[in-house]
Amino acid sequence: MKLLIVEDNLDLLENMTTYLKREGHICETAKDYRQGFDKIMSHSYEVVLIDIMIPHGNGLELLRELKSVRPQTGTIIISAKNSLDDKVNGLELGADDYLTKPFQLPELQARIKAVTRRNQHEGNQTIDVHEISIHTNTREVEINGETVDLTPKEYDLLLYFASNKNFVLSKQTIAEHLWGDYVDHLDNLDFVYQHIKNLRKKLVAAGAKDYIESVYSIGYKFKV
Amino acid sequence: MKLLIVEDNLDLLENMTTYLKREGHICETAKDYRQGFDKIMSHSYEVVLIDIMIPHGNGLELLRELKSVRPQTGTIIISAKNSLDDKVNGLELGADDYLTKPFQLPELQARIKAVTRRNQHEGNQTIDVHEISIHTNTREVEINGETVDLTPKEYDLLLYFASNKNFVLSKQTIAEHLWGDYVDHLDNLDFVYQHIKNLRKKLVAAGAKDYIESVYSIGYKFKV
DNA sequence: CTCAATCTTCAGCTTTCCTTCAGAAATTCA
DNA sequence: TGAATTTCTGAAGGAAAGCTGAAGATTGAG
Repeated sequence: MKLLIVEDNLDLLENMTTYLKREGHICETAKDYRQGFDKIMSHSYEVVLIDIMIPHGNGLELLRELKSVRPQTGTIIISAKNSLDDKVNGLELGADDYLTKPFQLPELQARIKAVTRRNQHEGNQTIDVHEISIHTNTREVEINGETVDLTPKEYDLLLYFASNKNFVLSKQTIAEHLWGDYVDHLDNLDFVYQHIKNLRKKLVAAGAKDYIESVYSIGYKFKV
Repeated sequence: MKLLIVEDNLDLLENMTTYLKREGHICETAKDYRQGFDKIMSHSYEVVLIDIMIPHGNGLELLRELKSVRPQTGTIIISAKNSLDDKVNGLELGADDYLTKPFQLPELQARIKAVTRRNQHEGNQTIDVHEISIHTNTREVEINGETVDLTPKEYDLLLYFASNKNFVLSKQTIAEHLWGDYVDHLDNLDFVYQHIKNLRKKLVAAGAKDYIESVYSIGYKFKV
């Protein structure tokens, strides 16, 4: 699951990301309003966690901006004080949940799950593309009923393609989605080629059509 | 047996958990409505014990939520006052049993057993996976009729696998299920490797196939 | 208290995966 | 056609995850 955490307390931020990454999420971070704003405007996340008290602005304001641009994003407000005002405001502005510091990390994980479950009417956790079935709860992929062995990056890549059928995705976008922040200060995105290649090889070897179309100088399209 | 105790009196909570752990249960705890809510939403327990008077909400409300999400969970209501109203309400809302403070710990243990016995009455109490038979009432495991000696953790692990055949279970999930709260603030899950290794060795030595499949970077799958 | 069984930690090793690099192939455009 | 750019490929090193044995810590029974 792709998350954005807007939080200025760097220790807490560090704790949250390491925990959530171990839970299998992809985490991006922002340390203040400005960074948060840039990220929500340029990327899309499944869930965004926003601390109310952040430098250069107010978390509730950021929440409002987010909801106006991407209303389907799951949102969780984090607040140090258990102020009823903030809670009311947060939920009124469309936050899906509200969490007061200090909190246990598993509690956080539970809320994230709950928020996404609420959004995508739970159940259909399998994505089917003709002969390919992706089981998102177990990260397994089947082709014509046979399971295919994919590495983590290959799986992430396939899932990303399958969730954006017939859209052209730039190499940059793909890299940002799969590697998060890490990619920002990188001039060489060659490794994407490798994973595309490996994924193609494995899918075709397992009997699937090669749905990954290269679009010269633009990127790739998962054409179904 | 995996339990959740929702209780704000910390002394009592401490007493209950130490006693019940010694009786062989895995105990998780919640100190108020909010923590309890998060736990029942994100994990599943065999029995949940709920004090009616808890901070941030009402125990009966929590019971209602629990029953709506996981109706098969065993539930025991704990109340300080022997109020008939609460009792009636609790049982009407689907609680399986009702206990008034103060109570003796062995009594608690007896009720827990009774509740699960009632629930499991219909289901068979032995789980069979090809040559492996798990007798959940006696915690004994047989392979081709021969008893295998498993340590408690090994047994729990095997039972967890056998109850989730063909599902990929992350190391994190496994740890949370077998160790409960304890795992929250741990950065090192190495001990899981040990128990997996020991379980594998014993099962194979006893003549079973190695059903435990490693799934790189994710966890394990009990493939039957 | 002592002993034995079990659980947990630690360090080293193996396996798998990721990233980089250099060069070949393909595409675009003058 | 030929040059520039982009994509593809295989090989190699390093990084990360998994496995194992042994040693320390904990627990429970006698």
